[in-house]
Amino acid sequence: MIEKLKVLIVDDHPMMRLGIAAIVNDQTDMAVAAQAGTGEEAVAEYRRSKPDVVLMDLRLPGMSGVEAIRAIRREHPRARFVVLTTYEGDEDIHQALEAGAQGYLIKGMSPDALVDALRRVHAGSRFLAPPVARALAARNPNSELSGREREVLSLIVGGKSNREIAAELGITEGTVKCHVTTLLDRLGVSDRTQAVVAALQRGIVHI
Amino acid sequence: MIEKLKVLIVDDHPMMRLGIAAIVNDQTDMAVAAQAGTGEEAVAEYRRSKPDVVLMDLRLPGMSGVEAIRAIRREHPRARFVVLTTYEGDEDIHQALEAGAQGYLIKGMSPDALVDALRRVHAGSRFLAPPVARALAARNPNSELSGREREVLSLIVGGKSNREIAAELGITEGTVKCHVTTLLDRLGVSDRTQAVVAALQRGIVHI
DNA sequence: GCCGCACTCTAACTTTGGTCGGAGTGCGAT
DNA sequence: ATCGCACTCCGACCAAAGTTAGAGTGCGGC
Repeated sequence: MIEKLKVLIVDDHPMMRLGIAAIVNDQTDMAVAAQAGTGEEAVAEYRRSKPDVVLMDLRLPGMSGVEAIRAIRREHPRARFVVLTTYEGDEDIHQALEAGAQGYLIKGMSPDALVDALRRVHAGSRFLAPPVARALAARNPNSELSGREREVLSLIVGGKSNREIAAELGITEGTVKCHVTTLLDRLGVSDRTQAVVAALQRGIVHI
Repeated sequence: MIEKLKVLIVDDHPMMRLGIAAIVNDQTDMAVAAQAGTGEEAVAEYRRSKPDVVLMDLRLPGMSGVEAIRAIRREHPRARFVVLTTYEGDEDIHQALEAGAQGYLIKGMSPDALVDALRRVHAGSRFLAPPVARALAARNPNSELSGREREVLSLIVGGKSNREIAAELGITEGTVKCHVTTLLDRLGVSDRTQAVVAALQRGIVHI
């Protein structure tokens, strides 16, 4: 018997883990090494079970999936990750690939696509689901927000006025307005209400 | 052998359906009668398989889960539904119960809670997951939006200005402002940016 | 019939949001 | 060392958003 590809499943939904585990264990060439419901558990289970590929959800209680990928990679630079999530905002995708994911799938794809991605990523190639590749290609790199702009944006999503944002950041309201103007420009929208929707859709901030 | 409780699973994620099916078929007293990935399929499969309980996701491509519940209930008034979804906004919950669901669960609960809910709902009682019951209890009934206010709110979420909303609805900008003011009041927020976030969190509008 | 409610409108008002142009600092890369 | 960029500030300005206080219509329920 050849050595099976060992998979670590990270997802906070027990039922989803069950479905994924059924698919993986159904393959002759792979097996579930362990499961985790949080990022912290994922780090611990990686250490313990040393899987060949990690199947990672992004939205987890506590530590996010991206943070978990970074944490595991710090310890194990050769770790391989396939992201499996419902979110397909270009920022989510960009963050995950930046953190070190080699594959990115959308929940709702066929089981075949899942096992295909696991095999390819284990073999060393990248695998992006077609809608994911499209979202990434459509992304405009010079529309990237600076750190301060991100900060202001997330306060806007939090419902703060420019004055409140200024107080919170310890800068003047004029400067906040300045950041808001450039941030609107970069997002390609014309007011803060549209900025909120764009930020949520693209995965720049989460609620 | 006693007759098994027949379950129709409606969810657009094949992997989630697999996990749920594994749980249901693992019980001695229930079995999966059929599966569906859209609301339309759900209606057709209900007719064909006449299940005892329908396990229904809310967010489906095309017809929504709530619409599917309504459609099935029109034909089969005694049909029973357990909603299984990731969304726990009070408006989502209210809509589903209004449409005729007897149970409401959050994805991420334990398999035990799922089968428990299926049995209870089949037996004729209601079953709401604890966070769901809380969200529903916290709901303020006199904060319900009128039809027009909903319409204005969803245009706000669409990023329209008051002037654009006025043009789209064929009313004056002054009237739009009037609706906005009462709508902000009912949502308990102080500007349209917060209204967008509140509307999305509560499930009043979807993006 | 009367009441309440959703919906519409007016008009003047205050506050907030967003633009424009200009300007200074400090950091990191070429 | 020079350039670009992120970040900060100023002030004046215009446009939008939101408030307040009215008032009229029409529908459905008690």
